[in-house]
Amino acid sequence: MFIVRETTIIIAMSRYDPSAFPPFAVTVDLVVLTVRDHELCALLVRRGEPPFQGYWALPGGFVRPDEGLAEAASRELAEETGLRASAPGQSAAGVHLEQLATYGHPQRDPRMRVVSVAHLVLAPDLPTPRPGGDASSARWAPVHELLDDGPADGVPLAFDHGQILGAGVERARSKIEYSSLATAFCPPEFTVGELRRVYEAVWGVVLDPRNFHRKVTGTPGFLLPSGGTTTRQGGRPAQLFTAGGATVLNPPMLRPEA
Amino acid sequence: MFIVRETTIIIAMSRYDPSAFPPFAVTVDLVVLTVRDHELCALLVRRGEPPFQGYWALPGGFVRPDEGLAEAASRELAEETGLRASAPGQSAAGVHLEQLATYGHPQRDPRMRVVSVAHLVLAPDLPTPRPGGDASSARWAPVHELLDDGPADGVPLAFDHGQILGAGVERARSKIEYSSLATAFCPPEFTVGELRRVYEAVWGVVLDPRNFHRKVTGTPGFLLPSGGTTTRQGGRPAQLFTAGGATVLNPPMLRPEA
DNA sequence: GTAATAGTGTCTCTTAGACAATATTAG
DNA sequence: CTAATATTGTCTAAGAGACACTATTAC
Repeated sequence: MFIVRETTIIIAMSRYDPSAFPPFAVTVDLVVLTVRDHELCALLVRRGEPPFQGYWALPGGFVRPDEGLAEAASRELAEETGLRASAPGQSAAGVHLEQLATYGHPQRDPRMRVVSVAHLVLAPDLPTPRPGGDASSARWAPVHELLDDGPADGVPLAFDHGQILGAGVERARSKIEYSSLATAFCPPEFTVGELRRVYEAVWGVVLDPRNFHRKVTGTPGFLLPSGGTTTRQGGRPAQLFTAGGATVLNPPMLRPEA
Repeated sequence: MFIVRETTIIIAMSRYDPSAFPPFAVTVDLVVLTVRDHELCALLVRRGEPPFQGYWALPGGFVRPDEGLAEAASRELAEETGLRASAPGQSAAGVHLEQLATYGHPQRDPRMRVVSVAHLVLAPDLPTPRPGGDASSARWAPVHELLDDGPADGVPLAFDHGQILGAGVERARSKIEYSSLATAFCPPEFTVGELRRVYEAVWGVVLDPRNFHRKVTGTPGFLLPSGGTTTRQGGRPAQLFTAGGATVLNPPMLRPEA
């Protein structure tokens, strides 16, 4: 798939004549987060071409002339992972996608002026990603190796993707405080303990199981009992829940200080 | 100032070759909010040319090839209002500017593909704006006339600016809950009562003066006593404060439900 | 039995919300 | 004096944090 047209345009800076405008490329970059083995992980792809050839980067790509920003993000997500995300707000056991922020420093791409609209995706634990598109490989990387300690392998992410990842992680960490978004990291049916382990992994803390249970089951609309039980975590059978309709939690979950 | 070049480019959709890309225009739009006469107001400019000629719109303009997004927003703000905003996080009696969200629906501008990076500006009460640039006039409009009741004059804002304004107002309303950002609406020195009236105007509620006083003076780093007093609000002289260094409030100010 | 996880209950302390009372100015 | 705003204090109820205890499974 390679469409090529040739055209001549006038480049100008009149402020209100968009038929004459400076040329920008617009891309979407994806911060795709999940929880695996009690760790918050981000999806990375390895770049197959310069610049930053061989570096790990966030998945992403160019916005097409006829598609919206969320649409482009959703398409790139499907191309890279096979995930299907419905754009705004869905979290009920599905994939959550929201716009994060836009990065447009003039020199962020050494080749030309690229403005990238970063998106945040929260997904349940997935099989190891299939490499898609022109990324030579893909992996889930624990975010603490990419942020807190600096890059563990000594190589930072390509472009300003380290900064973008940091913003995405911080958004996820703060948003699960006052929304039911943590359920987006869970399978369709999950236990209170599994949800607690999501909070523990995202925040990097240990929570009291009894207070957590009291809190989440006492917040109206957060959890809906599905009727079933499971022992997949061992121990006494636990009730299964699905995500309730509530989106905002009031009062919020409190993130411990230390 | 009118730079015109002519060039020939290849438009293609190869995902990783930005020397071949679809053409986008990138703009910044500004949601400039202030509090006047106990009301939350937004800065609007009247469009002098089609499309939406004669409609009210948010101030904004094209991003120049050599400037960043916040830089462009800051420049447009200065051009439209004479305000000087230091980009991220400043709130101490100055103008606060932060990125809001990016709007890129393919048909949001009837002329061509325009991606707009909206920014939010919070400013103290200002004199009536001087019309700047090519806007034929400018005004402060109470946001409740533009949002809650629908456009009071029967004419919606140009483009998708009504939606952008709504997002900016909601951001401001939620952000003063858990940050000290409400001080950005105040002059350099202000009283507890003046700060309370900011909260009341932004949230559209009435707050108990005694509980509010206890809350804000008891939150470390929110307010710094400046030593002086004033009677400009009438009644007993009130202590003057400046914004403290704290940016996040924990626990937050609670917005009343009803 | 032990080990593991799930779930309930109890106590204390902080804090929001309601509201009484006093303080200090302008007029 | 009255009217207005500022400021301090008091009571109550909701909720978070600490933690004892019981329940139900796998082994």
